[in-house]
Amino acid sequence: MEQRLLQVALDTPLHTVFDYRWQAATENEPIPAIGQLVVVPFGRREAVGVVVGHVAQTELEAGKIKDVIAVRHQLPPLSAHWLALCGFAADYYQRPLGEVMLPGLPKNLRALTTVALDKALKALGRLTAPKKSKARRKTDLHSEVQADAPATLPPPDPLQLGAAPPLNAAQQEAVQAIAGAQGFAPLLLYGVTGSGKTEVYLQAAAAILQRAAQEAGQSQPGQAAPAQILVLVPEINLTPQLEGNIRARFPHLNVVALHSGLAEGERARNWLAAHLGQAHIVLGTRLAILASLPTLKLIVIDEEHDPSYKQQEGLRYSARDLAVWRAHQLGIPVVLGSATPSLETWQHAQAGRYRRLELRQRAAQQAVLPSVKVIDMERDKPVDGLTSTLVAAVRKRLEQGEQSLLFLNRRGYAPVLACDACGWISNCMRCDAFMVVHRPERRLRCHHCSLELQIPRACPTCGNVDLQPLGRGTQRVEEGLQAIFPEARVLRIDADSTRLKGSAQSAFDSVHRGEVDILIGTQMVAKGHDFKKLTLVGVLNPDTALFSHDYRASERLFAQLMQVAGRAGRAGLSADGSSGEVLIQTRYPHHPLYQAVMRHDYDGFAGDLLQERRQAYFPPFMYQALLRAEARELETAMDFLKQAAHLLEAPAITINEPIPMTLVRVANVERAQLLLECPSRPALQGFLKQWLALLRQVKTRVRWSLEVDPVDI
DNA sequence: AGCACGCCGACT
DNA sequence: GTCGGCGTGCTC
Repeated sequence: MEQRLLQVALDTPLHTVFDYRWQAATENEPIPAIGQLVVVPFGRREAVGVVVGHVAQTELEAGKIKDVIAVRHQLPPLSAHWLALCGFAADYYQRPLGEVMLPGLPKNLRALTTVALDKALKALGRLTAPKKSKARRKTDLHSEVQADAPATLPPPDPLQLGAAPPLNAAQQEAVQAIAGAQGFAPLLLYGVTGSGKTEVYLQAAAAILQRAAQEAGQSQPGQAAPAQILVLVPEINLTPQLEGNIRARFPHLNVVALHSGLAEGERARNWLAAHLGQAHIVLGTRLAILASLPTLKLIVIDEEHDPSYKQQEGLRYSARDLAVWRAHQLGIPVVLGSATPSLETWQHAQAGRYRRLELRQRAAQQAVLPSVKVIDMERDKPVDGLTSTLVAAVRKRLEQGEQSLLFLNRRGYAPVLACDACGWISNCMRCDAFMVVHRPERRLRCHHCSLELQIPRACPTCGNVDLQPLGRGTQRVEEGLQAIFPEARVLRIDADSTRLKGSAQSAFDSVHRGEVDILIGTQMVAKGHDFKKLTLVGVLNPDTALFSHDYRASERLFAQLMQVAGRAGRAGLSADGSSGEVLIQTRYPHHPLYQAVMRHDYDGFAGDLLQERRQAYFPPFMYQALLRAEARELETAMDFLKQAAHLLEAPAITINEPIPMTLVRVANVERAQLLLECPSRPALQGFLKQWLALLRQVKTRVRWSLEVDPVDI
């Protein structure tokens, strides 16, 4: 009998797959399929891997090859499409295949024992039946509908999706474009905040599910979803609200969430519900783009411009880019929704590669776009960070019983503590950064290395007891607001106030219930939330981003301001008959960025930025890769990068000079980077592959990593 | 990355 | 006398 070997992908940094022998226990036992999970011996331990190939021979000496220990037969193999997706991501981001495939699987599936997996599978047999109707449990949804429906007509609503709210003309057109798309269709759903993009997603999803159910006829086996829809949102905080909306709209569909906040058991169950084809709708954060979805028919990326779609450690992938690849490979539509699309997406749309669907009006009756004004801080000098104009506007909302949101993208009490007497400042001992004053916690905290100290009662160098917090963060503004409006209910929402699990959700809930008058927060509050009584948004200190060295800073600031502005007046007119109001405190009231925000002019602003990018040969007109290096001494890292820069030459590739990072030292490690540029993506890919092969041979103590399509340079 | 083996300092 | 520091070497 011919010896068959399995190629297995394992979670290790080694850029190879591993060969194992397969010994059938009985004569008929087939060789594990490609995509099957197996347990294998690896070094001195055991590991779970994915079978990615069958081979007859290997160059390895026979003595080295070990036997597969076990096969996870209870789990259907991962599909060829999923393997191809992981293969693409591994190649594109220059990472080993196993490092793409395995970390994405729930821990319970990767465990060496099968206990948790079997438990999750058992639970799914019961839990996936539609919840609200006990009579329908464990029964065949489709055959039941068949029994109810007239035999001659196709069932009008086999999935019982119910009636849809009415749409305006633009929304209808968008739904039809998505649901009626043939094959691969990248669609930019470009709509101002509050224009009803979510309703478009839901109705397009419903139409696709409906059609798939009808096409499948009534022969579909019990719980299998006729089609699956993947919806991605930027942040975990946004999943509960959307999940609630989807469940309420489609009580008979199986809707599951996939994000890192889930407990392991639930994560395993939800992942399996997707993999087994039971889940109709999967709602998740970026990691859900690597979920197994055997009948995927539509991908939605909400707020597609959001930087959270870029993973910033490990496999540094862009969930948005992988979504487009995945849709292309499956020949299905992918919807990229945003009021302020990324310049990459906008450029694709301008060039006609993506179809643009536009929603110009706010969907809610009477809701119009908020009026945006700037407050010149040179004329109206702020006290405690608040100008008199902004304070008056907040007071007016208080009197009208409406809510205000103040946005300040800086957490903590003050970004630095200083001694007036000797000039001491609260430098972090491990980083080139200040330690931030956290007053309620009575700590100094470094936001880069997590070092924490008690706030010193006296200056460590001169003993002066009068230490001054300089600048202000959300905690200090909260304090100031409470002093100005002692009777108001002020709530701060930032990463510090929501550290405990579930506390973010309860904070947002209390805003929704109207138990808060003034909300102060970081970008956490800017995204997605639909606060009905909120009619005023104040932006406290956005100017720093105007002069950043990062060429993407203005794109991000514009998106952020438009997004936070969109929180105002979503439900309708204010009590005094005015629309939502947005006030931006700035020293540069005439800056074109603010002027564009005031006009709600994304088109014009994006056009200008794209023009600049084209002239400066920046993305999206250039492709980039970044080699980062870190060592105890900056010089070591720089030397490594210089060596790397001379390993391989290619005419099309620009290899820039290595440069120290803006923040050189973090956690006692010094960092530098080397930027590679090329106008052709395939040429860059080809170069990287060869270059990294050489780079891996270099013997070095330097820790290094490569990022393809970097966003923070 | 794990997880070993391998040689040199402060402790039950 | 051992526990343990992290250098370096290997994983089908």
